[in-house]
This record gives sequence, C-alpha cells and structure tokens, in this order.
Amino acid sequence: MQKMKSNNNSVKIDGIDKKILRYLMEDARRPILEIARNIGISGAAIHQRLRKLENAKLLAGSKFIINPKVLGYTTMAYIGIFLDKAMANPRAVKELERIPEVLECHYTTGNWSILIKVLCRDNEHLMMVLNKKIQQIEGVSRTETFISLDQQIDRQISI
Amino acid sequence: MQKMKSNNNSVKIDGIDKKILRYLMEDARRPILEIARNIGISGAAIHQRLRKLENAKLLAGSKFIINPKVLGYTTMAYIGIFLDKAMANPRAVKELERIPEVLECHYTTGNWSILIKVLCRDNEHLMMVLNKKIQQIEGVSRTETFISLDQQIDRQISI
DNA sequence: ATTGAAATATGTTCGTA
DNA sequence: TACGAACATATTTCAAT
Repeated sequence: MQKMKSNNNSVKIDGIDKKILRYLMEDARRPILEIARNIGISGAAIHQRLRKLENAKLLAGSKFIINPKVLGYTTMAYIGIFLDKAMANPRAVKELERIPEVLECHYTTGNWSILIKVLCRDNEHLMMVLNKKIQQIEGVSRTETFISLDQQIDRQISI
Repeated sequence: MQKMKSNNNSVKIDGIDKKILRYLMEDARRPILEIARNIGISGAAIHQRLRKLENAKLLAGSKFIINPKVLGYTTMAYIGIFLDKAMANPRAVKELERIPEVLECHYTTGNWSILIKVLCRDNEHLMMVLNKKIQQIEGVSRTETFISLDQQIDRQISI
C-alpha cells in the first residue's frame, strides 16, 4: 500500500488568522507584538497561530520586495513560446532557468507550450534576450512578445 | 521653472548592499543582527545601508507569501482582453480592480489591450469569473484564456 | 486556544572614529 | 561609512488555565 501524501487542501482559518495574515502580507517585518496589540490578543497566541499556519504550508515564507526600476530595469514583457515537440519542454525550462531575466515560466493551455515573464533594462536588452538567449534554446520554434506598458494591478490572493 | 522630479534611476549598490538584499529577498524576517554576523559588519551599518536603499526607493516593502493552493485556489490563468476602444481602458481597469480574483493587470503591446492574471479555485470558478465578471465589463469584446498548468519559475530580479 | 511571565535576542539611535 | 554601547522592544518558550 502506498503512503498517502498529505494533500494540502482545505485549511480552516478564522477571522483572527486572516487579520494576522493581512498585516503580514502587507509588511512582513511588522512586529508580532504590535499586531497582537492591534487585534487584542497576546503575542504568544499569534506565535502559536503562525506555527499552525506554517505547518499547514499556508505560509510560504516572506520576501523583501525591491523596485527593479531603480536598478534600471524598466521593460517587462510576456513571451509566448512555441516548442517543436512537447517532449522538449523540461529541457527548455531548464535552459530558461539559467536566464536571469526570466522571472516566471508557466506551462499553459492554448497556443503556446510555455508562457514566460521577463524583466529587462530596455527594449534593446529585451531584443538581445529574445534573439541571443531564448531563440537559441533547442526546440524553440517561434515566440510572441507582449511588452507590459504599465502594470496597474499587482497583488496576492485576498483573504 | 518646474520642479525636478527625481528619476529613480541608477542607484549605486555595492557588494555589501547586494548581500544584505539577497538575505532579505529570501526571508524578510531574517534578523538584521544575524545578517550582520554572517557578512561581518555591525548591525548599525546594515541599518544605515537599509535606510539609504529605502530612501532611494529601491526597497518597496516586504510581504508574507502565502500558498493559495492550501486555501483551495489551484487554477491560475492569464487572460488577454480585447477592448472596443482604447478610451475605455482606465474604466475597465477600475472594474478589474474590484474583482479579487484578478492579481495582475498590464497594458500590453500586441494583440490585446490588456493582459491579466487571475487565480481561481477551479475551472468552474474560472468560467464564472470570465463569463459573469470579466465579460460583463463595458468595452470588453473578446478574451483569450491561457491556463497555467504548472508554474516552473517564480522569482524576483537577480542582483 | 489563550495568557502572563521570564529569559534571550533583536531593533534602533547616537556619539565617535 | 562604520563602530560599539545603551536602551527600548520583540521573540520565544512554558506552565497554567
């Protein structure tokens, strides 16, 4: 008999969990004790709840968010990639991982095999990434590029 | 004479800044003093550098990352939206903002006026969002949906 | 699940090099 | 820039409810 893999679904979180999460999703460095004072329970209780949420794998860590524009990275684009054969996909993804400008990579339904998000300094840099890096990957037959002129919404799931 | 707007570009960050940022981009709650011990400078120096990076707007806050799958949100999709007239765009975006399933929204070059990312519980939920929410927005003429079967890469700019 | 208390560790500022 | 010292806060654990 095979070992059951815990399936991660359906964690029960109550209103207090939600409040805690909303504070921390907005600012990961907010002191637990400050949140405790704001919502009117003890710091120890929050610690315990966070431990529970972490064990449930609902918490997937925390990140500092940096603004790439300040480093001169102003051109973001989505690129749909057509691959010759589906078999080549894992190898292509491995190559994409080695391109630092590639920030996301999805297998998708629809036209393309793969949809990626790239972040470049400017159009010239994007062109170089496309021609010298992405098009060079074995199996890549064609690409369609959509430059993001302006990102209007950027958020996590609302809880 | 008009007031100059600081243009955000070209902040100089050295190797120590990079080390600090790499620690915090990976785990925003990592104690500053721990980072200080690891890279061999004082905590006060790190505080000072972080203040500098924050003033330069390179630091754009921090976030707790939560795993939506644990809440039952397993279907992510990109949707290209064709709008009747470009004039309708800002109003359409305002409507999209009110749809919690919409996590990203970009004005894009290419086929569509807008590309959005949505996160739904399942295909049925996605269908509902498409038909009952997105298609109802004034000016939306047609959409093209690409379901993300699997996200292989998800990261920030590498510094 | 929640609390307060206690011990340990960190955050933060400031004077100085 | 960087440091150390000093003070204020926060983290973390635990026994008790």
